[in-house]
Amino acid sequence: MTDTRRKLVDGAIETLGSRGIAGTSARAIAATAGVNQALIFYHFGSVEQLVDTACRTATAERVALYRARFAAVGSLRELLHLGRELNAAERKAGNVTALAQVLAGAQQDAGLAAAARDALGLWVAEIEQVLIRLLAGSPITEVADPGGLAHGVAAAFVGIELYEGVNPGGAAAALDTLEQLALLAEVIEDLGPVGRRALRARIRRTAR
Amino acid sequence: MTDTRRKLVDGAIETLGSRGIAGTSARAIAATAGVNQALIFYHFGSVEQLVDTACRTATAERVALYRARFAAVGSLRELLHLGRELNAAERKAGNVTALAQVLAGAQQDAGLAAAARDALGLWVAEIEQVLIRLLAGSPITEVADPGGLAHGVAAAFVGIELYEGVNPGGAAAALDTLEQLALLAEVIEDLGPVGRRALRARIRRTAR
DNA sequence: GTCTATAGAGGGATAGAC
DNA sequence: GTCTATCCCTCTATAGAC
Repeated sequence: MTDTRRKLVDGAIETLGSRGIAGTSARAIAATAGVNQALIFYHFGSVEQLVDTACRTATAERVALYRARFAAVGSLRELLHLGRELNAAERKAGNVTALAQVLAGAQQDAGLAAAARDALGLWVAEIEQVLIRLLAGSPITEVADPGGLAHGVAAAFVGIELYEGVNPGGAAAALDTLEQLALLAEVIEDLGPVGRRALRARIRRTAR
Repeated sequence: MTDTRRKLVDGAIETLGSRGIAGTSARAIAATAGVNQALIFYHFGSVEQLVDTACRTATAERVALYRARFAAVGSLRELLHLGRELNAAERKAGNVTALAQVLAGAQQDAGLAAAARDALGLWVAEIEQVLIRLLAGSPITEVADPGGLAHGVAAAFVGIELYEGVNPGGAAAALDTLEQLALLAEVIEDLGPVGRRALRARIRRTAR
C-alpha cells in the first residue's frame, strides 16, 4: 500500500472515531490525513469505498495483533479479562469505535453492510476458535453452540462500546457483571462427573 | 402535544430508521412528516433538539407499552422470549433502530448523548425491576447484581439490533444461544438446598 | 500522483408575508 | 402557526494544470 493510501485509511478510521459516520466527509478525512481531498477519489473512487477499505484493513490488523493473546487464553474468565483489556485498548486506538460507526451507517447502505459484516466476521471467527477450544467437553455445549455464542459476544461488545460513550458507569457495571457471570460458568465447568450427569439430565428435562 | 409537533416527532423516528443518523436532515424529516421544513426550527429550535425530543418521547411510549408484559414475566426464559418478541416488533416499528442511530450519533454530540443515556435508562430500569423480582433469593445474585446485568442486557440488545442489519443469520444464532443460556440459568435456579449450598461455597472459593 | 478550482446538490437556519 | 424564499455553508465529484 502506498504512503498516501495508508494515510487515508488511517485518517478515515480516526475521523470515524472523532466525528462519527455523519461527520466522516471527504474533506474531514483529508484534513485528518494531511492529504489533498481530491486524492480520495483518485485512489478509492468514493468516500464510501475508502471507508469500506479502511474498515476491513484496520480490523484485519487489529485482529492479527490480538491473535496470540486469544490463543493464550485458558479459561472463560481469562477470555473476559482479555475482552476488557481489548475494550480499553481499542477505545484508545479508536478501532472498535470506528467499526461501530460503520455498523450504524451500514443499516442504510448495502456496500457498508458487506464491509461491516466481514469485519465483524473476523472478530467472530477469532472468538469462536477460542470458545470451541475452551468449551470442548463442557456441559455448556449441551445448551449453547460456540458459533452462536461468538456472534452474540461480538455484537454485545459493540453495543457496550457504544453504550460506554453515553453512560460510562453503566457500561462498567455491565462489564463487571459479565465478568462475574463467567465465574458462574467456570463453576459449572468444574463440576465433577456426578454433578455433570445430574446437570445434563436436568437440562434435557427442562429443554423439553 | 400539537398535531404538527407529533408529526415531526414521528417523522424524525421514521427518518432515523430509514435513512440513519447521517441522513436525518431537516428536509428529510419534514418530507417524511408531510410538514414544512421551517416548522422544525419554529417548534424545536434545531434538528438536534427535535431528535432529542423524538428519542425520549418515542422510547417512553414504547416502554410504557411493554410495562404490563414485563410485569407478567415469571422466569428468565420468559424474559428472553419477551426480548425476542420485542426485538421483532421494535424492528418493524423502527424504534430501537432509531435509538441505535441516536446512540451512534451521541458518541460525538453531548446533547444527543444525554438523550440516548436517558432513553436507554428507561429500558434499563424496566429490565432491572424484572431481574430483581426474578432473581430474588437466587444463587445467581451471589455473582451478578441485577443493575449491572440490566445495563448489559440493554447494551447487548442494541448491539444485536445493529448486527441484525448486516448479518441477520448471525444475529438469529446469537439470540438462539442466549435463549439456551437462560436454560442453564434456570437449571441453577432449580437446584435444591444442598446443591445451592455447594454452589455458593464453590463460588466463594473461586472468587478469591 | 498531486494540486487548484469549481460545478452542482443538499445542508441548517432565518426573514418576512400571510 | 404556517408558508415561501433565500443566505451561506458544506458536501461529493470532476476537470484540467503541473
